[in-house]
Amino acid sequence: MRIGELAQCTGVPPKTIRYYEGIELLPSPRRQLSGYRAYDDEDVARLRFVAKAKLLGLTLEEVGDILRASDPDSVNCDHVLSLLEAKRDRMDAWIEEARTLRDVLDRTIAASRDRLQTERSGAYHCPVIERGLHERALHPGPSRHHEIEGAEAAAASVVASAVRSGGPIRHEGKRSDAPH
Amino acid sequence: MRIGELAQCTGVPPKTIRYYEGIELLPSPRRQLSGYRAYDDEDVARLRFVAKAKLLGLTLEEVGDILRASDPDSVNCDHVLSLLEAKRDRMDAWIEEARTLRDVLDRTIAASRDRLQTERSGAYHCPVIERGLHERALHPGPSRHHEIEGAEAAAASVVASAVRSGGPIRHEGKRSDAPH
DNA sequence: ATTGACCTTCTAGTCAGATGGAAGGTTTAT
DNA sequence: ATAAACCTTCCATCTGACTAGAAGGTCAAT
Repeated sequence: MRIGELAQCTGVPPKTIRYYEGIELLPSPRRQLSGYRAYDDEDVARLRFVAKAKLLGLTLEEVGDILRASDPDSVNCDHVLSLLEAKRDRMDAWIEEARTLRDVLDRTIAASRDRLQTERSGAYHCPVIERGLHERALHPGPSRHHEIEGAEAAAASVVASAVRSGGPIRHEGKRSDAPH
Repeated sequence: MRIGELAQCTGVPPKTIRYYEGIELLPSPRRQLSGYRAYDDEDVARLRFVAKAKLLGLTLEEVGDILRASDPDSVNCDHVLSLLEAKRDRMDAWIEEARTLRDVLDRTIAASRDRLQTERSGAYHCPVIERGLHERALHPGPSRHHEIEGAEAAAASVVASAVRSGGPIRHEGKRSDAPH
C-alpha cells in the first residue's frame, strides 16, 4: 500500500503522514524499489489509532508518548488511561475558567450598555450627530471607549487569572480539518 | 516618558510595546533627540485599554479594529460592544463544545477502565506478569491499546465535530503573562 | 510516446503573540 | 571616568500541527 491509499483509508492526508514520520510519531516504513513508501495493515491500524487519539483531545506529543511506551509488555492501557484522565481534569479546570471569563465579559457588556442607554434617550438617536451637536466643543478629550476602559479592576484580575492559566482565548484561524 | 516607564505603569514589557508598534496596533510615538521613544499620558491610556481589552478576551486584531475605528466620531462604543458580544457568543458555543468533548472523554475512560477491570481480578495483579504467563503465546497480535482504539465511531464523530469547529484542544505551553 | 496521476525530497510559510539575543548608542549616578 | 541601567535596531526562535510549492522521478493507460 502506498501513501495515497493509506491516506484514503485513514482520512489523514499524505503530507500529514510524512510530517508525522518526520517528527518521529510514526516509524519510517519500508520502501518499494521505486522509493515509494510501503505500508501495511499495521500502519493503517497505528495511524487510525493516532487519528482517534487526536480526536479524543491528545496532542501529538501525548500520542507519541503512548506509541513509544508500547514496547515490551508495558502497561499501555494504564498509561493511556492516565493520560486521558489528566486531559479530562485539565479540561474541567479549563472549562471552569472559560465560564468565569465569559461571565465577566457578559457583565462588562451589560454595564457598558447600561451606560450607553442612559446617554441615548429618543428613537431617532444617532451618536455621531448627537455628539457633533452637543459634545464636541465641550469635551474634546479622547474618544469614547474610555467608557469600556473603566471596567472594574477586580473583574480584570479575575479574568487575568483565568487567562494566565491558559484560558480559552483563541482566534478561529483557518482550520482545515477536512482531509484533502 | 520613555518606554521603560510606559512598561512600568502599564505592565506591558518594552519588547511587547515595540512589537505592538511593529504590527501597527499602536502608533509610532514621537522620538527624543537621542532617538528614544517618547510617550505621553494618552499613550498610557491607549496601552492600558489594549491590555484590558486583551484581558477581556479580544485578540490583538480585534483590539486593532477598535482602535482604528476610533477615528472621526464613529460609533465606537457600539462597535466595541458588538465585538464583545460576538466574542461572548463564540465563547458560549465553544464552552458547549468543550463540555461535549469532556463527556465523551470521560465515557471513554470509564468504558476502558471497565474493560481493564474485568481482566484483572485479584489484589496482587500485574498485567505484565499476567500477560507473560497466560496471554503471550495465545495472542501474539498487536499490543493492547487496541482496546482504546475501539472507542465507538459515534462518539468519535461527536468529538470530531467539536474539534473541527475550533475546540478547546490546546497544549499549555509556557505562557508568561507576568510582566518582566 | 505521452499525458496525468501519483510519488519523492526539500525549503519555507502559516496562525498569534510574543521572546531572546547581539551589537551598539545614551543617560545617570558615583 | 566608568559602570550600570536603559535605550536602539535587527534577526531569530518558540508554541502545534500542519500546508504550499518547486523540481523532479515513477507508473498506468491510451
